[in-house]
Amino acid sequence: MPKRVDHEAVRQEIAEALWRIASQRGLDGASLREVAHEAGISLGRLQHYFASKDDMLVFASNHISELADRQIRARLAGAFPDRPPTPYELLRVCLRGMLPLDDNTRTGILVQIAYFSRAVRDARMREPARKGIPPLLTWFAELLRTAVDRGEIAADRDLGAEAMLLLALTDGLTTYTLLDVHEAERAAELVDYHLGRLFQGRADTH
Amino acid sequence: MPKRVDHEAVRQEIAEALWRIASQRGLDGASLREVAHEAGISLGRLQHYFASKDDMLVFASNHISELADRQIRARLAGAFPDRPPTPYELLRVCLRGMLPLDDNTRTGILVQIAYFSRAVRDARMREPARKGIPPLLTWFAELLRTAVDRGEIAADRDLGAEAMLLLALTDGLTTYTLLDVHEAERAAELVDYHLGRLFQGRADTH
DNA sequence: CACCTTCCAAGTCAGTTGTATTGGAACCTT
DNA sequence: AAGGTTCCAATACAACTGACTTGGAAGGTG
Repeated sequence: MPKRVDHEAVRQEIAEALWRIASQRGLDGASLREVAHEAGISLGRLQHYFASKDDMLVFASNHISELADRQIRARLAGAFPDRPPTPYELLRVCLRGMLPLDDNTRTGILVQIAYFSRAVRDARMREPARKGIPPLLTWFAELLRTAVDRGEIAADRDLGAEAMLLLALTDGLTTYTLLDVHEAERAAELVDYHLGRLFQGRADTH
Repeated sequence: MPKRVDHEAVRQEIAEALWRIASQRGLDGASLREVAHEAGISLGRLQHYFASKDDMLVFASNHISELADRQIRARLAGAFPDRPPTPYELLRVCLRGMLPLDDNTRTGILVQIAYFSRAVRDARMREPARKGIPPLLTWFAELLRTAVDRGEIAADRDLGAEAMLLLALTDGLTTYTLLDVHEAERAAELVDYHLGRLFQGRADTH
């Protein structure tokens, strides 16, 4: 077999070129030629690695989800080098990681929004979200359960509801941050405010 | 002067045709020809009323904002025919009106998302949101202030923060509703849960 | 009635799009 | 070294886009 090329590596580079363009012009504004040019390759090469534009979009979606996931995990691992983190700390770092506080995350969110605006109209593109969110919610709820056991959260809270509220709240604040209604730092403050209310036993910990 | 045609009426009809298409195919998927066909007119007629596609998009954006605003006000007025509503009731009806609980509202939200996904990349399209949200937040905060005075909300709450949280929360829940993570009714329940927590003095009122 | 402005349908145009085709270079295997 | 497969650049193509031009119908006004 001739000419060995790392398919996956090329596809990832193309996906990242798409990423850069989609964050500025949206998914519809990203033509194959433009993505190829941004990736520094010819249209022919790009087409050799993706049979259709849809193929490229789907692959890039998965690739970007993986990157975001890896980034959050790295952040979580790096934030607590020695001391094991409390549920409060874990949640706070995780939620902050979803806010557009730095340029990298901000760009990633813009791409997610480009996919989101297509997913609300296309059931096929909704699948990744539909499958990925429940585990996250379960993890949130488990953290909250631990916090209740530690006496940091009132026992009468509905943890499944609180988990969903945390997620929705953070996303909503991101929305209004990107619309320039308030600064990203303000969104972070509001998440802290909400978390402080939830963790009444340690409301003094910011 | 010859041939009087109600310009505004024609423009509104075109805007509503755009609305129908954009909710299914997005703003980029709505070509002038398709909008004209949906409106039951020729491309030439459409172009007579809008100098450019951008013109049409901007007009439709304003028109749709007005419609949504009017619908919320009508709902508020109709929900309490005789008895003057409490702050809790007002907030609840208003927030419920922002959730995709019926097909009409759902379609409207899909159009808003189409505009939103463009606004996050185009500062010019951010202006309407940037200007429109603060008054809404102020109104929310005023309602909350009244509720505090009535002893329905704890005095140590940050009302500005709570107002923003309510808005962000509702938007975030709408997001996950449209992604099929949960049902619209579940989103409504979660809003009620949050409101019930906020209005501790009357947590029994659903 | 004659006139003139508004209105609008049809067609044209240059540009861009995703996809398909072609031809040959690169390179591993036998 | 021969052969066959992978790789990829160039080109072509049909479809569609937004914008523009043209010609004439509609219908008040003088």
